[in-house]
Amino acid sequence: MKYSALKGIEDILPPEVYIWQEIESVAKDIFHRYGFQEIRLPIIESTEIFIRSIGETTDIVEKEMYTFPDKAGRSITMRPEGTAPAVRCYVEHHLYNLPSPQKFFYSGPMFRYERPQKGRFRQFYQIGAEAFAVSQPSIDAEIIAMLKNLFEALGLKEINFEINSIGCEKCRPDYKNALLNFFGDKLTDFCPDCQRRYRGNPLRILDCKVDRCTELRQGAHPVTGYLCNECREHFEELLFRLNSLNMPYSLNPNLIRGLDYYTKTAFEVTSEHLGAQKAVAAGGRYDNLVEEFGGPATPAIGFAIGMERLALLLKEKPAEEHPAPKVFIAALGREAEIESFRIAEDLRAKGFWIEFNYGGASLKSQLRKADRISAEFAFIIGDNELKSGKIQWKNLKTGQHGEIPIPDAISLF
RNA sequence: GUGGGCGUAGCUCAAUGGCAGAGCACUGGACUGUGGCUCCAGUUGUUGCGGGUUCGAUCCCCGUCGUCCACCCCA
Repeated sequence: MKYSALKGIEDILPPEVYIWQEIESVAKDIFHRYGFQEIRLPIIESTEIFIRSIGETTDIVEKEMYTFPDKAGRSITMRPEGTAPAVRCYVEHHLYNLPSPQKFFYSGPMFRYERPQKGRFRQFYQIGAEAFAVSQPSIDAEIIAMLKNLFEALGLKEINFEINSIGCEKCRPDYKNALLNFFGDKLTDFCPDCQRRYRGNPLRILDCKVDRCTELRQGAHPVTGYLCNECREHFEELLFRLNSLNMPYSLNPNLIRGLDYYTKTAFEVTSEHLGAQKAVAAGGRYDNLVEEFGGPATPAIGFAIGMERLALLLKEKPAEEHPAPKVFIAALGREAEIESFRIAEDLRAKGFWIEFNYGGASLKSQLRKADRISAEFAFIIGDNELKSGKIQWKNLKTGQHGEIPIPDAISLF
């Protein structure tokens, strides 16, 4: 094979693409009910935007970004995620001057240079939503409820909502220190990765999967024990609101977000049917990012859904639900073919998917093709029909057939 | 970046250190102008690529590329 798509980058074809279309249309519908409006964001941004927001020492920035110089020597990066561009957009267009809150959603490809595996690609698609300028936990609960309703509308079952709070710039340092003290004297017993995490991001030790590390961290206090008053009240109110909606969720004190900008609320939607990459959606609050991007101090919260992972979880739609032609027009002879083209154009103008035969094939093979492409009706036109002005029709699902004047054909549908 | 599994027809997969196969699909016919079911016939290959061992390699070895899964990390 001469050419193939790049590693970790995939074509999305029918019938798979019908699942994607359904996800997109249902998401749009649900989001609109909650006042989220679509924004279309660029795929490339200046590199600076991602370094500043995601964090200089994160894996994404250190080794996963598609970064290149443009012709003027500016450093350009293909977006690895959507929140930073959304915040850049919010600040650039002074959207904080519009009535708050401003709620947006977007979708499109993201890019990370990683080794592909189940549910992980180098170009992957996300649907994201961001809500700006509400500090109250009621919007955290609203967003989580919106996600739940979206997944429910898609018929997704066996998913779990995991919730945590990772504190803010006031209380998180205290917690980090507590962890450093707790792990410090037994550091050499931890796995090499955890010893590295100890220096870089000690919170990550909490979700190490190595058995030995799991044992060693028994007795470590959960982050929620170290929250400052503001963060603790926020978290408690969020849980209260979720309870009042009868939202099922589980607390996961080991849920740590990988991006630097997150504060307070962190959540993930996970499934056991996804392999190791089990998060189908994840999000959290980022109360400082707008200000860091040069806007006024503005709290915000958002999430992103992994499209490939979501599509993986949704059962393939049965073939009968795929779009299919309304009619295949079989024609015998040049004059009939010309007439079949005219009829096709007429019915297409009325909104139907019509296929016809492009030339010279036996009636049998034309009908076989009509069947194979799952056309609902076959029309047959030959010399007799040209003379009489009537076509032969056959419903390929029921086997019913008959004859009808050409102008009346539409009454069959 | 690290580790492991797998690369044979369009697809799913067999096979043996000695002529590369099956099912599905596709095309035509049985059935001059009526699909699906059945039957018959036909088409399809640089066995991923490069090197090595061997009289001989699809098979064994090395490398490489691709792919899948896992680690790291993440949607």
